[in-house]
Amino acid sequence: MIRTRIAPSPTGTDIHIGNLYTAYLNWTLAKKHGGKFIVRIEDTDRTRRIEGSEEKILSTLNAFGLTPDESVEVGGKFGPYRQSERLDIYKKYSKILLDNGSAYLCTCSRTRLETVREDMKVNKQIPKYDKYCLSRQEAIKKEIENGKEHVVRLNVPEDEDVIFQDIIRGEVKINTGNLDDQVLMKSDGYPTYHLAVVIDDYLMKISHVIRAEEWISSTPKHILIYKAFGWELPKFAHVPILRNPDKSKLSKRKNPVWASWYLEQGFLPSAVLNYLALMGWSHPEGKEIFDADEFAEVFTLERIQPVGPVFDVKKLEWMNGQYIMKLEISNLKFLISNFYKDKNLDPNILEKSIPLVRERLKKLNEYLDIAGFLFEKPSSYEKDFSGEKELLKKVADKLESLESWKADEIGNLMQDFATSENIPFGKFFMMLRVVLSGKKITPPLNDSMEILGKEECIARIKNVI
RNA sequence: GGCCCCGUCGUCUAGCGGCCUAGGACGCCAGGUUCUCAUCCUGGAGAUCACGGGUUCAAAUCCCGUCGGGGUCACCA
Repeated sequence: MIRTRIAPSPTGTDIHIGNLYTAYLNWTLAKKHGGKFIVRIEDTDRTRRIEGSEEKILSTLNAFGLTPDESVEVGGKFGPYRQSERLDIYKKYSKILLDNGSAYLCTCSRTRLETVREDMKVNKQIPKYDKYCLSRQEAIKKEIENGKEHVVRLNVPEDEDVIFQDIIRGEVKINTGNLDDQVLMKSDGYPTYHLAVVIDDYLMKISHVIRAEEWISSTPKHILIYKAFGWELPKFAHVPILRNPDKSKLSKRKNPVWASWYLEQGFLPSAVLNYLALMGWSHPEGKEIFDADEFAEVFTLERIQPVGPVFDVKKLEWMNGQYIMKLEISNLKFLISNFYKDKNLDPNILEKSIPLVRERLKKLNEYLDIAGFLFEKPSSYEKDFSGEKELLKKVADKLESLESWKADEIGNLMQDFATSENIPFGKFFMMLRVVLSGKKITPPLNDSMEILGKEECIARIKNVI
């Protein structure tokens, strides 16, 4: 049984797009093999916790369709799925580590830790804890009985190679000499990430740990913990970190990173996911547009490349445009009216406008810019036609005479008119376009005029003469 | 700085020793269709496969080194 998971921590305003990426991979692998996808909230850092973050992360995940099989919301038999509710479990397991000598108590003050590290840096050594407390465990127990604050540390062996197989990168080897005696239990009684992931991944029977590359260097610590418990290792796959254009780790300073931002811009969830699938991975047949079902069919972790792909919003926009073009009219209408729900767009006009805007939209938020003139009169004009008033009067009269208000008929009438007035089509229609819409760039004029209606068109012309 | 990961057009990538005078996509440029824009079609520029050594009849593909980029070194995840 394949069981995958993502473990977001509620310390940001929303789920990070990079986490959405790993979520999609985890979700897809589980789906591909009929397994389970779990969302576990890693809220062990009480100081960085942000109110409402957990709810937002969960709702965004749902908005993208990456619904978990087990989570704080839907439950499951391996719960609780919030680490802050599993404190007893961590306490119990850290005791085991303490008892078998894999971990030890430490009462060093933060200032001492700092000075120790500073000294080591000065001596060009790797800054890490000096195991001072390891040799005085009995004394420490007394200190603790008297109420002294303490932590539990992992007793990392001095010089030992930790080797693990990464599905994407192959064998990775790190010597324990580079590892610090990681704190496992904090003085506030909460576990650190390193202890909690191992215990939870084990207890929740996670088969594949698929997470970002930034975790690769702490994986040996986790392996040491697995070994200390005598537990079997899950499979590891460290996926690429999404990058800013300058190649650094994708960050909010340089890029929009909250997943819901993309939704707010009018990107479609399916398009975003499709784009994400192409980060470090490519379809065996070279296809670029494919949905989640197809992705699940052909996806393999082995095909992921260990590179750091730059997140390119331009290509995402192109892809989003492709998805919008393929949408049914009714679907696109629904999406747009939902996107602009506070504007209460006239559903009739909206529906008629869809065929005109469908191949012009890259994002939903461009709709009003393109078709807004269909709903309200122009408030300004991108062109001056103070010298064309006589001409416009004739245009209004012509239109007045038209009985069948259809795009084709309107087009023919206007072409004939322009011809009889000896005005090049380009010039004439540009003038009419701006008069009616205020803009130089619009969807096809005749169709727009049909939607606007005879009265409205004439009124708009008269408005400028 | 130590350790770890990585290095093919600006970007996403194909490529797993000969099919590569390196293919596709986005973007860019030019042309065509068109009353604007967009779509669509055609063409183009763009990568001495980071560099230097090997191995081999043959290397983008294997090995080593150099350089470059990234990640990580917390009682944060």
